[in-house]
Amino acid sequence: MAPPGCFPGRYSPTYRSSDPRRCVPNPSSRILEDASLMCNSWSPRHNGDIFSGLNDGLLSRAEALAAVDIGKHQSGPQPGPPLPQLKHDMVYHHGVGGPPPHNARPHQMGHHGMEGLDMLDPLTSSSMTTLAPMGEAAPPHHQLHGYGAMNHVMNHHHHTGGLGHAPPAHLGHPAAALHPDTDTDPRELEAFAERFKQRRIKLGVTQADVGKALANLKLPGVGALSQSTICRFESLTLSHNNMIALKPILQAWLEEAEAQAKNKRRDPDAPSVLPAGEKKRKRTSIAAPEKRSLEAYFAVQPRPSGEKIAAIAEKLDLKKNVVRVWFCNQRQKQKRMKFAAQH
DNA sequence: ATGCATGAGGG
DNA sequence: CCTCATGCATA
Repeated sequence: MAPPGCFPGRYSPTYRSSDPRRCVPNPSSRILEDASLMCNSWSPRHNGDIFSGLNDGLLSRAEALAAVDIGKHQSGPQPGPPLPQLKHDMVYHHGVGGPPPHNARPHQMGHHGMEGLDMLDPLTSSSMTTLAPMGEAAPPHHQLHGYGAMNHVMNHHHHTGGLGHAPPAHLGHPAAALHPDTDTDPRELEAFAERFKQRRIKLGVTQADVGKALANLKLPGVGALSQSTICRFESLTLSHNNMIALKPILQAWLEEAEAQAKNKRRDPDAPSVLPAGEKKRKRTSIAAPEKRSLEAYFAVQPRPSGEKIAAIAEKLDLKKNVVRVWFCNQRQKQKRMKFAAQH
């Protein structure tokens, strides 16, 4: 059972469903107040604002001042909401102009001679019967992707730009023509992601299906993945390293799936046993005004100290941890791919 | 498709 | 506490 590569259990039901977190931070009163003070009466949906551009800068400064201010007293000017709800998602311009961090992928999966396709062989479609979207016999539990462990290992390559960076740490296989440069090339990844999605759809498989099916590809250390991850892979909203690590796996699945599709090897079977209801994790929803403030702070100080975070949290009426996590997630976004990479 | 969250691993 | 890979919940 335990997939060979099963790693240290990575699941611990630590949900606090009764957490105060579930409540949406204070709604309006305060916010309106702030907005008024800021003399900004923008309209969320009506953002054809010509002001956004310059206000943006002002806002940042205002917030910067406020940030300093909160250390003393908390009665300073508040978040001005000039910025349109821009997709702050990846508007960053990662200065990756030069040295693409070609980190090695984990040896565990490095054996994927995939492109060389020297692995899809004997039992192509015999042993694995659930690559295609079909009823799941019985999902063990929650998926354990004993895959993360290795990612961490590989991530410590320090993809700092421009230093006399080390050589492509891929294992030198006898005749295995591994092409680190090709594998790590953002262009290639982008192209693959596109192809992958296209073909996946052609197979009539959903992102979630792919995620689950991955577990059926008994690749060492490779478990199931969520719809989220598959989606992010397709949309390139993963870190460069993550993309590189996942590519071989998804490619393996794709080839397998297509092979099986050819053989029409499927059985009309059982309805999946939907897992019993578990604890529901609640998501905090940070209101737009607060979010704008956070973004403004982030613009001037992406990595506020613990105290700073606490201050910001108090000012915005959010829990410190929520703010901390928000900053963490924000930093992660900046590191994601998409068009961010050198282009 | 994405926002907020968890947890491993490293300081 | 951070970074990263990932996931649940949700818009």
